[in-house]
Parts: sequence; structure tokens; C-alpha cells
Amino acid sequence: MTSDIERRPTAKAEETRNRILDAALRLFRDRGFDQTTMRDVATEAGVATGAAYYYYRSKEDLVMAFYLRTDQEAQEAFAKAIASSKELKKRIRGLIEAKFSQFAEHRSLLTALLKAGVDPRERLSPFGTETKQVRDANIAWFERALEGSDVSIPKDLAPHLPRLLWMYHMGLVYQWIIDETPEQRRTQRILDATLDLIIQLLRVSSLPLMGPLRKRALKVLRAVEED
Amino acid sequence: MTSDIERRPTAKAEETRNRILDAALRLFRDRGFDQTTMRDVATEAGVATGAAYYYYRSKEDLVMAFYLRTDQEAQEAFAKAIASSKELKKRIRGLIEAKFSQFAEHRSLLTALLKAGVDPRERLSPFGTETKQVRDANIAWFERALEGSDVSIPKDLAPHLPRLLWMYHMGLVYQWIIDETPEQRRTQRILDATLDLIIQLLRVSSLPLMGPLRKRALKVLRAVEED
DNA sequence: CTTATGTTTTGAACGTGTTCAGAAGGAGCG
DNA sequence: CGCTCCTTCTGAACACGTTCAAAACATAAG
Repeated sequence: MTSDIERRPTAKAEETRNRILDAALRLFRDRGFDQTTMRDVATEAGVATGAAYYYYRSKEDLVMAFYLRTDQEAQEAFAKAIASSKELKKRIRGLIEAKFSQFAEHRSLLTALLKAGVDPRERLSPFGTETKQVRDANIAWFERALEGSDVSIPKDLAPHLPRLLWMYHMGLVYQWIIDETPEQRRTQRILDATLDLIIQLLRVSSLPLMGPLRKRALKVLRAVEED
Repeated sequence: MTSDIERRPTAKAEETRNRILDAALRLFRDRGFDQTTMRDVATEAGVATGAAYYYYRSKEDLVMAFYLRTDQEAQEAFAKAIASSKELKKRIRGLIEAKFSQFAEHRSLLTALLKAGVDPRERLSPFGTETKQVRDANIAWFERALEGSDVSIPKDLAPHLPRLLWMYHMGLVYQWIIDETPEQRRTQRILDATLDLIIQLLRVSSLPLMGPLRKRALKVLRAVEED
């Protein structure tokens, strides 16, 4: 008798669950999210339509499961990115490129997540409550990137920076998803240019002359995070 | 025989078209976009379901029609915002607040546009090709806001600024749409703080010390606009 | 082995956006 | 008036995400 109130973690029905997700991802990758019907997924997995809904609340939920699964797998790459250098620029680039390769196989799939993602009330929005755990873990990686790096950060700015960098990284991921240039070159160029700018901004932000500007920037950050 | 290849602009079927749009907006406003079916819209307009599709390609198209209609009507408010002052801050705030009141009645409707909007390939994305005309007209308003204002702009930055301000304003509109605080107070606070920051950034950007920073920022802008 | 209880699986049915073949309604012309 | 051709409109049909009542299966208890 487990004291756990949760329904028993289950049997080897876990295998069915995985079979369905694998089938879904295979089809999504090969013919796209919109071109794949739930009936297709069920057939490919060798079950009835309803079974897919027994394990996943919705079609989008399958994308969410993919996201969680790959996020799990990406942790190691994140750690490597931090360990590889003390240079902040390299660390951030490492984190972001790890994110890109996390999604590389299924780039088009993510437009589905995008559409749900913009509405924070949606269950699978990266900004919503249901994803807080993953989000916080991701923000923590940027915290670690800053710790002991080659760029020193003004005290007042420090607590906001991890979240800020996370938002920056989300912007790049968005750009990457919608980028149709070969190999996503355009995103690479933007990554290069923005990284340079960010590092220099951080370097310069400690100068005494920058006091008033930093004050104003902090006001913005508080307005965004407040409430 | 008109030399126009376009189908004749039409008769008083234009009346039916409007009846359908009016019915749709009424229902969308009263019970929400998702809670309104196309059958409801058709019934409310006193036509068969198919008729709605004769005039509008899709349900989202109705939102687009709303957007175009109100954009039309907002032009006057934009002009007033520019004329009211030479102060850049006031002008930009005026433009943005005009945008907010343009949508005020139908705020929730716009989440529908949001979801389509993030994908630039979607027909009604504010970043797509189909909306270029409206977008350019909107960017032009920011151009006019800068012209003859109280803030002088570095030459190299000048050509990018209107588009940049437009992107800023889109960000705020996004924030405004998803803002559930009463009267969208949160968005107001963010608007206040960011406007202050932007104006000061512009003021400071001409200082000789800022040369290198501005160079880097310009590189970002070129990377974004290129291709 | 039988019965009871819970989990997993099935497939028909539902709701809603969208399509489509064709009916209805004109407008011009003989 | 009768015919032709286009525009406007109709309502049944379709596709697909999702729900649900009930069957099948598993496990434990007697």
C-alpha cells in the first residue's frame, strides 16, 4: 500500500504510451503536424483512436510530451556548454545552440507549439503556469552561465539578468522556428550580432555615466516582473 | 466593358457582406470567438452557412476584416496624436493609446489574431506579406512622429527607427492583449517605463562615447532587416 | 474457478470549420 | 417573354479533433 494518492504509476501500459508518442513524432516529422490526423497516429501506433486520448489530452499535448522529453535529454548539453568556458559569450551561445539542436529534427513541429505558446493561458505556453517548472530550470542555466564568468554584473541588475537572458533566448528560438533561410543562417547572423551587443552592454553598464540609464532600465524590469 | 480584370466590385451584395461581418463581431464580442460557431454567425445574419464562406474565406478572415475596418477608422486618431504635440514621447504614447482604443471593444477577439499572427506564413499575420500595406502605413505614422519632434536622431540610426518603434508598439499590443489586470494597468506601467527608457536612450545615443555601442546596435538592425 | 474491481482499449458519435454541387435570382438580349 | 450567363445563396456532406459508453483485459479475493 503506497501512501501516494496519485493513481498507481502504472504497468507496462507505459509501453503503449511511448508507442503512441513515437508514432506521433514519426508522422509529425515526416508529413508535418497539420497533415497528421489523430486517426493516423492511432493507426500507426496500432491502437484505436480513443487510446491516444487515454494517454494524451489532446493533439498538442503530444507536442508538449516531445518538448518535455527532449528538454530532459538536453540537460547534459546545457551542462557542457557552461563547463566549456568562462567566457560569458561562449556560454550563452552554447546554451542557445544546445537548444537549437534539441529541436533540430522537429523544427516545423514547433510552429504548433508557437501558436499555443503566445497565449499564456494555454496549458502548454512557455509563459504559462503549467510549464513553470521547465521554465525555471531553464532560467537557472542562465544563472549558472553568469556565475563566475568573465563579465562582472552591477549588483542591482544581477537578480534580473537570468530571466532577461531567458527571454532573449526565447526570442531567438522564435526567430529560429520561423526562419526559412537555409540552415537558418539568418538566425545565426542575428545571434552573432545580438550577442556582441549584449556583452558590450553589460560591460558598459557598470560605468558611472550609465547610472541614470540603468535606473530607467531597472524600472522597466520591475514593471514587467511586478504583479 | 471595364478594362478592369477584377470581378466587378459588385452590387448591393455588399450589404450582405456587411451584415455577416456585423453579426460576427456582435457575437464574438458578446460570447467570445471560440464560443461562436460559423452557423451562429450565418443564422444571426439571416443567411445559410455557406454564404459566410462566399464572402469570407475563413472564420479568422472575419477577424481580419474587423482589423482592416478599425484600422481605417483609426487613421484620424493617429493624425491627432501627431498633431497634438512636438514632444516625441507624447506622440508615441498617443499613437499607441489610439491603437488600444481602436481594439478596446474587442480585446478578447484579438487572441484569435495572435495565434495566427505568430506564424508569418499565415495570411493574416501582421508580419506576413498580405498585411504589408497596413503594416507600412502604420510604420509611416512612426516616421511622422519622429519628423520635427523634440528629439534629434543620429543619421545612421534614423532609417531604422520607424520600423523599430513599430516593433516596440507591436510588443506592447501583444502585452495589452494578454494583460488580464483591471483596465490593463500592468500594460500602462510598462508603457510608462519603456517610453522613458526609449527617450533617454535616443537622447544619449548621439553622445560621442556611444559610438561603438551604436555601431553594434546597427549591426543587429541590419542583421534583422537583411534578406 | 468465480466473482468483483480497477485499468486499458475500442469504435461509434458529436461538434464545428470548411467545401461543393447545384438552386435561385437577376441582367442583358433576341 | 424566353434564353443565356453570371453572381449570389443554399444546405447537405466531409474531415478531423475530441468525447463517451461499453467491451476487453488484468488482478486480487474468496
